[in-house]
Amino acid sequence: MKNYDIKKVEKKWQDFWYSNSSFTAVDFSEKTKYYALIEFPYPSGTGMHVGHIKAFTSLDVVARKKRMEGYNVLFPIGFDAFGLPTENYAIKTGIHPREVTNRNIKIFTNQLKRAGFSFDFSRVVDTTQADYYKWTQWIFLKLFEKGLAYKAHSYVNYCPSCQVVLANEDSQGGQCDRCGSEVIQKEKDVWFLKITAYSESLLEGLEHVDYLPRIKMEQINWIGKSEGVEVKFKIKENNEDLLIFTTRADTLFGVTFMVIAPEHPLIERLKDKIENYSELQEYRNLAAHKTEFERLQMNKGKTGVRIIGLNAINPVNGKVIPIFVADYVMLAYGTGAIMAVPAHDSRDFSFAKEHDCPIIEVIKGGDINKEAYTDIEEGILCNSDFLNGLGVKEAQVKITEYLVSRGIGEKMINYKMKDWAFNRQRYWGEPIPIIKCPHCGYVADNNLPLKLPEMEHFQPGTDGESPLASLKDWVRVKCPICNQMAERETDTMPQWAGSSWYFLRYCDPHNNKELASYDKMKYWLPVDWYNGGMEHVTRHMIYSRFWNQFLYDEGIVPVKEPYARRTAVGLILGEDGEKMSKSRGNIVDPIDIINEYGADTLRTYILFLGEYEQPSPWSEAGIKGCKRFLDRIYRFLEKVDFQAKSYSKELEGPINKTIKDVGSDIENVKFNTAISKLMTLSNEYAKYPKLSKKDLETFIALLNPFAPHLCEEINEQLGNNYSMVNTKWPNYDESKTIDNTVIIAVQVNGKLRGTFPIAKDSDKKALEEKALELESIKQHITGKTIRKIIVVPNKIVNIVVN
RNA sequence: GCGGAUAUGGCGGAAUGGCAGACGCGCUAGACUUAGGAUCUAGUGUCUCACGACGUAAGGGUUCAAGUCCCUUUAUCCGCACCA
Repeated sequence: MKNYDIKKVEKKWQDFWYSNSSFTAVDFSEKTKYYALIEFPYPSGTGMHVGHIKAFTSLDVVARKKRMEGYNVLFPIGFDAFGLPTENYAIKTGIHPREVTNRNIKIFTNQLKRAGFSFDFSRVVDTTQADYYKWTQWIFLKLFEKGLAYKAHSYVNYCPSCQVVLANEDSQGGQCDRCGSEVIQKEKDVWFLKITAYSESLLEGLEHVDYLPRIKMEQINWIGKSEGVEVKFKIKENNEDLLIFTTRADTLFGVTFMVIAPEHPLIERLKDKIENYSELQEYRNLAAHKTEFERLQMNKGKTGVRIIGLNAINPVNGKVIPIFVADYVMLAYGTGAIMAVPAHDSRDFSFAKEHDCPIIEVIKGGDINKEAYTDIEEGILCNSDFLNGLGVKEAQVKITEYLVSRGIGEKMINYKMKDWAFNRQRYWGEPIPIIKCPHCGYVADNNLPLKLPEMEHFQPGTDGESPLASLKDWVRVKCPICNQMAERETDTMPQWAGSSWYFLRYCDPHNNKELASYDKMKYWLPVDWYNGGMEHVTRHMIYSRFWNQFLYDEGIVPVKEPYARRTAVGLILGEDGEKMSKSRGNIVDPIDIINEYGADTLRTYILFLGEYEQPSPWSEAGIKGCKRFLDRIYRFLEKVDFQAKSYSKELEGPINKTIKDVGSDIENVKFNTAISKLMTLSNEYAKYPKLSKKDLETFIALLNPFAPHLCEEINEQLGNNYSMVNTKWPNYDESKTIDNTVIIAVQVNGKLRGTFPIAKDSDKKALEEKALELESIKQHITGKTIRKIIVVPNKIVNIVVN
């Protein structure tokens, strides 16, 4: 039996492709462009994992198919190589991060090639190379210049263990993303990027792109737009305004107390008037140091302390109400202060219960003795003066008009998304090119790239200082404006920086005059299909959309939205159905699989194993099925009749159908069914003792995106001296995808009782007559009255009897 | 708590409202073999000797016809999480 040496064959074709630059994208080609993008990997020391293979293979299939369809395909690869693991490894081993990164990139490059990915390796970018991060710094300075990068004294999430300031996104649930320890709030000077200036634009842009609905939803939630009213309450004791934000102005008559955040500046400002200031201080301290555990405990009840000596006045009815400090109100959202309506807000309700505040019902419909009534669809206003009898929506309109016309309220839109904390106290990142001058303030250092200085030890300084702070000679620098002694910013950028614009660099990766030429970007952008993990669909995507939109506004980039289409890969679980992890010991190393079964089998299996976007468990047994399938295709070579020029007659229908289905399945991210249809067709082929050369050529054309090495090999053995890379994707004849004979199902009262074959498009009458003649049908209708017969041409006849 | 998804054989999973279980794995029997973790052939949802009946998380509904549409419930997963 004929078989082939997988290792030899795969090596042979990889050498062929990569030495002939088979996948090089051509700038400004006459062909229609197609830009397929995968999230570039972080080159970790452990090499690729199966998740990479799945994400990369799927778009490799798309890229290979598009090339066969005549597109000029850009399918680039690069490395997002700044980052903590490399730095930590450097600290531990003393090996320079540069060296570690170079080594890991080499490993990755090798592995990528062993999987046979059709990346354009002439366009590789590495975010840690000065000729790349020069432009990352340049974009930062652009933002700085436009006032979109600013330094502010602020409360930040700080991990005492890593001694690093964390972005909100890195400290979700109050835990450090890296080490899991408790994050505390710390006052610090922090660089921010003003992404909030783009909140609306980032939301609006989602209307013009084709992302998975789930992805859009998550981005919308992340931005978290809510429309409401900012209302001025007066503080009784000194007549100053206390601003609150509410989306429920209709409940204004139900306000029984106010709550401000523990960090609210009011407390410091009016501390002379506050009688229990020390008690408040104590509470504020406690709040700042709450652990995650305590937080969860306190979620049941709401803690807080009343400010004695200060009261507020409700602007609509003049009532005097107490003010509390409580940590269920966040300084960062809205105004950091709320009006509390316990009858109609569940948090205010539980706080009121805890602290014996009155609860006044202003919307009828619920039972406020039991719980807050928050329905906004059905309730009717009561106890609310001129709002009585109105529905919630109407009341909102009316009260808003009232507040605005009297100057005590203003329509306001709030967003959950906050400005992006942009500095890290780490070595292995892009230095922030800013000089702090005692006379001129923060000044841009336009002498780019500002290279990472050499150093030997990479430990962060104490108290959240960057390792770079210890390089006194590097830090001390003359101010570019006044020429006096000044100091460099010693923090570096977060890892999100380099990945926020890499897709632009791919258009023109060797340009040393601009981040990329406008014309080349104009040719390639937008990315036609971007694919990657679900874990990056908020942070990375929103950050990079922000940068792109900013650069678009600056006239540097030609498109407003960088990604026309975005899909996400489902996780591959271990054989035990659990997430792959070292501790579970259920990790599958893709290189082991390539060694044992070959890259083609791995590629085919990884797309066959389940619905693309769903998580699916790995199965060692399953992979053998794909190996068998590919082996069988190779053995078809033995049956080829080189005399026969066209398709074997019997196979015309199945072949045309398969061409149609495989093509549309790939476009629709249904790789598993695309492969199953190829398997079905191969089962058809297996029935016949001879195949024409064309039969097999068409088959390998369809299979080529999935198993390119095997298909090149078969193609060569068929005597063809061209590469599959440039083969045409087969066309199909629509008329031949439809069978001339169809099988009609016959039901009696909706239950299947028989079938019969008949010529396609036979008329209803013929179907009906034929159905009634069937023996199996007669059994079920004799002695009964036929009430109705439903006939669906080419499909079904349903006879209704009783 | 809010938002989103998912639920189909022993397993992974297919099914524009029209023959549920494609395709693959596994399993059973047979063929070829010194051998089989190779290959080929046939079979494989459940109950029943069979005719047949029952089957897509549970319950209801719409329809000639429901895995698919509508309502209720349950379970699992993901995201956000005191967002005013």
